Amino acid sequence: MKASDNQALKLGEVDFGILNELTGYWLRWAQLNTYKNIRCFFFDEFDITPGLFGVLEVVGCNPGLTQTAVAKAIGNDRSAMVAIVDKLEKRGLIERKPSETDRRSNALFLTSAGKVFRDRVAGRAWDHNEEFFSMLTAEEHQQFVGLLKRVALAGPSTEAKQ
Amino acid sequence: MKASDNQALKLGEVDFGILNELTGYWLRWAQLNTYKNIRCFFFDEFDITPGLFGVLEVVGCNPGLTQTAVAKAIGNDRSAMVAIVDKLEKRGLIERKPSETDRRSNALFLTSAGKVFRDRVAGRAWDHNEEFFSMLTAEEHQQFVGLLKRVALAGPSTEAKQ
DNA sequence: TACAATAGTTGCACACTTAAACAATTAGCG
DNA sequence: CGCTAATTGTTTAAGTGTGCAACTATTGTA
Repeated sequence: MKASDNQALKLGEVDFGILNELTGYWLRWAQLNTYKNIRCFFFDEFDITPGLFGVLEVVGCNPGLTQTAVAKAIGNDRSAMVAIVDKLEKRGLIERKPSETDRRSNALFLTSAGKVFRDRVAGRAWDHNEEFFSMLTAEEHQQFVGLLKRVALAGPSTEAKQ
Repeated sequence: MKASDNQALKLGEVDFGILNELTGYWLRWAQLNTYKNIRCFFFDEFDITPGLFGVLEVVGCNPGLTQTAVAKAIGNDRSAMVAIVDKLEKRGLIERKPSETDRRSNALFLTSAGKVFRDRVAGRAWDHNEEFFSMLTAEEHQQFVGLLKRVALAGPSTEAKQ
């Protein structure tokens, strides 16, 4: 831990005090650094945001899901889904079909173009994932994901996801 | 709800596809889960945000730093510092003093109340950190922080910090 | 002395998040 | 059956955080 303290301190000669010892602080930096990179990757190569791709992937894997169901799955409000589905629909990647069993809800499906697009993005996303985390060995990377999953699913938010 | 259950899969039964295999996805969930908890902790016990405490800690460890220097250290725009320092100043925790060597810049210092507050928060923050990450063993926690630091400091953002 | 650069500040645009409200529709219960 | 409560998609508003362009005062430099 002291070796990494030196590493952190050399960044601008500013003392971060206890922040250096708070896991949440480093988790935030790691997420920020990673997300910035991923966002650029998605934008440059596919002109899409990670959030939009997430919806595309969930709908692709679960055809017929309602907007509210997708919102719950990815963890945001159903009102936010309106703009998201609008964007994806406007790009011809997704389709709102009136549900056959409930006239209040829309069943979501990928269009054929959406399926092609998703497959293309998914393949590159996986490659990019391996590329970006190449600062870790394969074993470390695997350890990292394992730890992240446990942190992500700990506490009261666990119920929200499963 | 029974009608929609036919088509809409229950939450636990949603297939997240390739998202489950993307490290950035799990990193985001881990950060969201952690941050939500930390934010509540800071708010409930001290009526402050993690971001404000970060500035308080950096200024406390580096008395006399200018607003721009703090902004660079914590990684956001210097225009954002105005509102942050305003809030901390309004609460009597921080002080803007005109720099003696450069009349353009403000030197930042903790007030005596600010020092007491920071010490109190810092102590509890460390305890809370250990509490929250108790889903990991001490060894795993240490591993986790080590990996996070490497991910946080990898790539072009490293240069951006110094 | 002139010109470029910097610090703090303000304002704006954009995205994201929350919450509230509303119409249409469905579910639950007497 | 009929009434009430709940749910779906949607819109709107408020709050938040971020990035960018200006503006002033001041400093550094040629």
